[in-house]
Amino acid sequence: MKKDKFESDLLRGSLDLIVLSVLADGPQYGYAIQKSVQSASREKVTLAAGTLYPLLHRLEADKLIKSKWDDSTGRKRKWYDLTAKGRKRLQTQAFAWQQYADCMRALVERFASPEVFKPG
Amino acid sequence: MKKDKFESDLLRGSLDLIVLSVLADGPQYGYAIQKSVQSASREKVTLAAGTLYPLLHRLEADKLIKSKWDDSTGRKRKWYDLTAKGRKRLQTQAFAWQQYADCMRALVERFASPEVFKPG
DNA sequence: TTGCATATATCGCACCGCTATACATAGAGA
DNA sequence: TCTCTATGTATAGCGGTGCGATATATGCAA
Repeated sequence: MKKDKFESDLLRGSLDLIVLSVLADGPQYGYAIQKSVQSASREKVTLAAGTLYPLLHRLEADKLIKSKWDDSTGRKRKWYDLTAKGRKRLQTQAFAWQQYADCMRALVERFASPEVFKPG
Repeated sequence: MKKDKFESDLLRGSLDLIVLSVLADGPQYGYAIQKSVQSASREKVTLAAGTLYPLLHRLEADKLIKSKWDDSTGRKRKWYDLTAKGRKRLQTQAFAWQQYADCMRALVERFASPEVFKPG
C-alpha cells in the first residue's frame, strides 16, 4: 500500500474531473482513458478498471459524456466524447477544485515536509 | 445544495489532514475544532458533528491524537492533542497533499473558469 | 498453443461524510 | 420559572464511490 500513488480517498471526488479533462482533448475509449490518465499524471494516478467503467457509466447517465461503439476494427471499443454539458461541468468543476486547493494549501502548507529515509 | 461550500467528496481524504493541522497549534476539544476549521477555512469547510466525532475517534484509535476529559468546568469537554505519531503524520500527509495538488493543477488548470450568472 | 496486452463489464466489500437523532448543561430573555 | 438557543459529545443508518476479484473475449507474438 506504500506505493508512490495517491490514497484512494484523496482521489475521491476528483476522478470525474480528471476523466473529463482528459476527454477535453478529444474522444477516447475507456482503456485509452485509463492509459492517458496514468501518463498525464506521471503514473501517480492509476484508474482500476473496476473504477473506470462504472465511472464512465455514471458520467454518461448524467449526460456529461456520450458513447458510441466502434466495431469496424477487430477490437470492439466504446468511444466516449464530452457533451456540451460535460464541457461546462469541466469548467465549473476545475474552478471549484482550484478554490478548494487554495483553501487547503493555506491550511496545511506550513506543515508539509517530505518523508525522509531513516536507516534501520 | 448550491451552498458556497465544497462538495463532500472533495473533502474526503482531506478532513483528517485538516483536523491534524488545526490541532498542531495546541490542544482543543471537539466543538472548538469544529469552529476552528470553519473559521480557518473562511466558512468554506463545515464539519458536521456526525462527521467530526467519528473522525476524532478514528484518529485516536490510530494513535494520531490522544484525548482527556475535562470535568473541572461546568461543561464536560474532551480535549484532543497531537501525539508524536500524529505530528509526523501531519507532515507526511501535508506533503502528500501538495504532491497531489500539483499533479491535479497540472491536469485541470487550463479548464478552470468561474460559473457565471445567467439571467433567467 | 500458450501467454500477455488489450478491452469492457459487474459484484460486493470497505470506507467515510452526512442526516437524523439522542442526551445533557449553561446562560439569556420573557 | 420557563423557554429557547448555543454548547458539547455521541451513535445509527444511509448513500456514494474507489477498488479487488472475477468474467469474457480478441489480437498478436513467442
